[in-house]
Amino acid sequence: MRLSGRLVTGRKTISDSGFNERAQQLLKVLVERYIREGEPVGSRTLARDSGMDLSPATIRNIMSDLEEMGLVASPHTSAGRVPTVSGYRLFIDSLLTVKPLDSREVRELRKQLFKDDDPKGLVESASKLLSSFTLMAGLVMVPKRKHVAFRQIEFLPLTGKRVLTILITREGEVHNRVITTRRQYSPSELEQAANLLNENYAGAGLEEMHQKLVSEMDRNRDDMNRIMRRALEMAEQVISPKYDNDFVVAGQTNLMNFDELSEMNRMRKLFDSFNEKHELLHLLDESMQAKGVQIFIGEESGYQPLDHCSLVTAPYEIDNRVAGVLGVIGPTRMAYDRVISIVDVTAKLLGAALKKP
Amino acid sequence: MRLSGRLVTGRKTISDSGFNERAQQLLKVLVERYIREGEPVGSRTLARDSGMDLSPATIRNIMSDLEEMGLVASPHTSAGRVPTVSGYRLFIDSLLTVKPLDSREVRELRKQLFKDDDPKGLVESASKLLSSFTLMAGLVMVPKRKHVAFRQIEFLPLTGKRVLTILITREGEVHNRVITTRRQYSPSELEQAANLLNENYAGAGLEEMHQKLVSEMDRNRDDMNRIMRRALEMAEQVISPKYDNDFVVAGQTNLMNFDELSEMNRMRKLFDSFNEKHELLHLLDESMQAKGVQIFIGEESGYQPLDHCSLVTAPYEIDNRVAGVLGVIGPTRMAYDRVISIVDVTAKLLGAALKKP
DNA sequence: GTTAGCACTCATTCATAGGGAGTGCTAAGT
DNA sequence: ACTTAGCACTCCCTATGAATGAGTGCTAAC
Repeated sequence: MRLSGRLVTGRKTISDSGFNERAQQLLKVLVERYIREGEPVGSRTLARDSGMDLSPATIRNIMSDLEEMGLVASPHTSAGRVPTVSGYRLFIDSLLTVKPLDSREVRELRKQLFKDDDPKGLVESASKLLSSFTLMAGLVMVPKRKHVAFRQIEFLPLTGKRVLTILITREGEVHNRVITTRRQYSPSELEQAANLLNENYAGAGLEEMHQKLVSEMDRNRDDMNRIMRRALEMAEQVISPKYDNDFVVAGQTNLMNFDELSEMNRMRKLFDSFNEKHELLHLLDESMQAKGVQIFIGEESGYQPLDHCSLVTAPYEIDNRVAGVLGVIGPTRMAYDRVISIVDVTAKLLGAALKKP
Repeated sequence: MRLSGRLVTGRKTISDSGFNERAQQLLKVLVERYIREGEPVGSRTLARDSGMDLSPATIRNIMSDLEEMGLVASPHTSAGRVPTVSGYRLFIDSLLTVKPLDSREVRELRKQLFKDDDPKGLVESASKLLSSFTLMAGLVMVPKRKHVAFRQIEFLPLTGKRVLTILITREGEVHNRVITTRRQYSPSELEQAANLLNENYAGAGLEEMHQKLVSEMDRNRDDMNRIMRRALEMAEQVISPKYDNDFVVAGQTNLMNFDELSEMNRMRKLFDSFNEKHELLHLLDESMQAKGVQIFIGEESGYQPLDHCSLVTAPYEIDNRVAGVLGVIGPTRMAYDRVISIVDVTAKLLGAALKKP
């Protein structure tokens, strides 16, 4: 039981005392019921529900143990118990039986997803699907291209000293940006510069290009080189991780339906975090390392706006290489058994769909 | 008084009865006070505030008149009065004295806005500025290009039958899209097609190109023509009003601070409408026709999610041609005198900034 | 036309009481 | 050594009602 080391919250530890088969089973029933009903569950209810032929009094004793272990807590003296974060953790790690998505739904997911061809659209529909299947917020990180290979660059003169720079990657992504040059260049000068880059660097990685160009400039610091370098810098900026590290959210407003999040202030922080993206990206990045579905429960994420939420993620792969991660955000009290399957399946489908062409 | 015709809500009309100078002045004071304090204002307060040397009793009589005219209402029997939509309307149309933005703030706005060069960035900062200056939600419609003039097109082969199409407009906008062709084309075929388009249609409008291409196809229905046409269709789709008709929102979450919108359901509808965009775009489009600042109060917009909000908009011009519209959304109870200036000034600054290069 | 006075209406606040759910503890039963 | 029944107790929740205060409409006098 790999968790035993971690759960030394109260006096008792798990190995220490009464955390036997029975207690586990009761915790399981409790969490399941709480997730279903949303209300603290008391000993009487638990006695009835568990089908274990124990009296409420006995249950109470066990609950007391669980509470001491920090797995459950009661909102106030005379309420039932609710799972704590550790309780959820244990439940998910060792008690939960994941409910495989029924095949009708898988078909539906696939159908919806494979409608779209272009990557941008795919990411968006995946996000929407996650949200509509879970009734929570869906998020999908845009696929990362490990090595951005240069294919072609174009410089088009605009008015004055402004030059439209278009960079095309081997993968067929187009990035463009207007740069302002030091002096005005003629169309033929620009064309020449583009040709130079296109001929010398086709297929190279962007960093590689940058390196070469810098050393080239040391030898030969003419205007042409300077504009090429500038262009490349811009291109790098456009493509750089900072930009390509992005995610798409759908169904944020679904979250407004959950009353555990009903406090405006909490909600606001949550929504702001969707817009800032920064911290959330960090979290997503982290879960991209994981093998399969990963779950952050409540404060586990260490990111305050998510305090009362859980984040369920799964990385998705293109050609057996992790390309990104997707997931859903919802209240800690969510139907994990179902959500996990949905996230899992969607990740696989998205990977396949992105690979397809 | 151009409004008199419209205001036949209760029994009395404005021309009909007691809507004299004094009543107007009182309405003005009432609305101002209500906007400041947010609570129904009673006769005693009004008597004190107005500086008009009238007893509360007299005020009550006048209030009674105003109520009959549908300009004010009381939430319940023993509360003060609050302005109705018509009340706000009258206030804004003929009572309000717009407070010009103090020059320090104008400078600040200009400074923030002119930092950015590229149109996309400009639109975004304008939106953020609107939101941060008003503490409400700011929105900016992206500039419309009336005539999209063709400059250049490129076809780049991807894997299989997919072709990356890049279309560049005279204005330096880049639109790209992956199209799937009926059969696989060789790079030289694609180049040929691009050259054909580039040579024959440089500077033409997109619709014009489309026309010509169609008639051309009637004479000469070869593969090449078909792919060119397909490409053009895609390009049109990318550029078409539907796409270019878009807006950017900032500071949505500011709205969560207003308790008149605190009801989750209302909030949710409002946020959803930001995501759907469709209806809001319609409204914005409408106000693009207007000459200057335009205001929709509460249900006036005829769009339910905005029922308890006001929308203050102003079109912005590039080179004396209306290019788009921007504005803010907030609770009906907002400081119109200030907001109007902010919207007005921002529109002018954005227009100038977009023109600059 | 204006004002004072008065009865009246509501929202809001507060204290109070009763009911219900559920607990912890203790002592008895197995 | 568990398990259970019983009981006192705690705490939330929902009336209920009274007191308060703000503000109104109406009437009659100025």
